[in-house]
Amino acid sequence: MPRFTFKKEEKLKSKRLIDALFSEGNSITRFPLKLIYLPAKLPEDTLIQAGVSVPKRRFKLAVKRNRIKRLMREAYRLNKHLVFNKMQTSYAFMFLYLANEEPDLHQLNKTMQQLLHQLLKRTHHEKESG
RNA sequence: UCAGCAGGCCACCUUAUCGCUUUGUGCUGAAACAAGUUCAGGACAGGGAGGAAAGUCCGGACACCAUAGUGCAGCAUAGCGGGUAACGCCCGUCCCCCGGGUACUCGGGGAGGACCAGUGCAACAGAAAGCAAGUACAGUUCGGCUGUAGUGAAAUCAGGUAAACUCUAUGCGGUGCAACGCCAUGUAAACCCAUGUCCCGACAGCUAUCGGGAGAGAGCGGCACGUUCGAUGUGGGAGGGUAGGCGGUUAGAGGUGGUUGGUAACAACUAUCCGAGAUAAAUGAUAAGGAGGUUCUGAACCAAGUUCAGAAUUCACAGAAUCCGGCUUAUGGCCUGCUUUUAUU
Repeated sequence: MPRFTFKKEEKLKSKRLIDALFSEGNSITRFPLKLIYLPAKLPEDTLIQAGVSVPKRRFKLAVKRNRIKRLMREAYRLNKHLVFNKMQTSYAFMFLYLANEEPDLHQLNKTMQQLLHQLLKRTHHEKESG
């Protein structure tokens, strides 16, 4: 039984890492989510740092952006065990929300699972080829 | 019953599971023997968005720049009096306007100082509303001098207008918690260029030091004064680094009740209660049940409608970022009072 936690240490906060993520990171899109990922050097005992982002352009109200970010964090929290024990290197993640409508958790959960599975495949492939 | 106005209140609730943040308590492990401290982990208990948190439009607190100084410029305010830390806010009152009502009140609104300091502007009508003209008739001391008529609110006589310049009075220094202080990292008082100290005294002399004077230059939002710093200074340039932690940071011009003063805003005293502190930014997610609102259907009652039952829908505006007092804007519902409309007896 995995523990579904998402603590401070696992949140992506460093501005430098985020900049690097946006300029050098690879991405997987599975509508309405987009995952940008990059191998990163993180503090000890931390495998992955993840952040979420909702563009202000699509959602003008802070209340709606907050709500979507909370749902995204929840979806990540409940599904991160899919990748957590199967990665050797540490990664930085950033999830972007692409749609114009507010989502519900079930749909988001499904998308998140697909996204993480695809990520595992992708990283495996990269390792073998590289 | 319908609509309007004024005032007040609420801002879904409960349970379960999984989470986030913060405070406290004790536990386990690690770091040196003890006290204690630090780090990590998990346990238990408590706290965890708003009436507008919003717009950032005013006013303060606080911090730094000089204890924020004088004049000009600039900006703001505008009857009178009071409240307040302060205000452009609030209360009272006078005047004016509008609406009811009616002979005295009620409700609403008002950027309500000054146009006998100067400048400007003025629809229609009119010859003419200030730099250029002057119609008709009458009277004349024969001067286009006087009166009348005509237009208009107002005609060489003044008047209107200051959300027109302006004047008067009063107030206002600037930048904002990304303020500011400390620690860590960093060759970091680094590198390159430009420019920049003299005089007198204290010792017999040089350096250094001390006291006094001058001083290029620089800071103080603009200008002038003034003032402060001032040679281990000042200004500029290129490149590079950091962009992390702690403090500030949440208890306050706080809420509620009572007493007293006051027409009131409010104040004083007293009792009691409460207390978000995140930082790519916590305060949530899911499920079930319930309350309320809305819509639809059915039934009962004399009616507009009300009540009851069932179904559908979880649904207003909206997210703290240093903190307060206001204003403005957005918005769901409930209650009270007044006025109006309609219906029934």
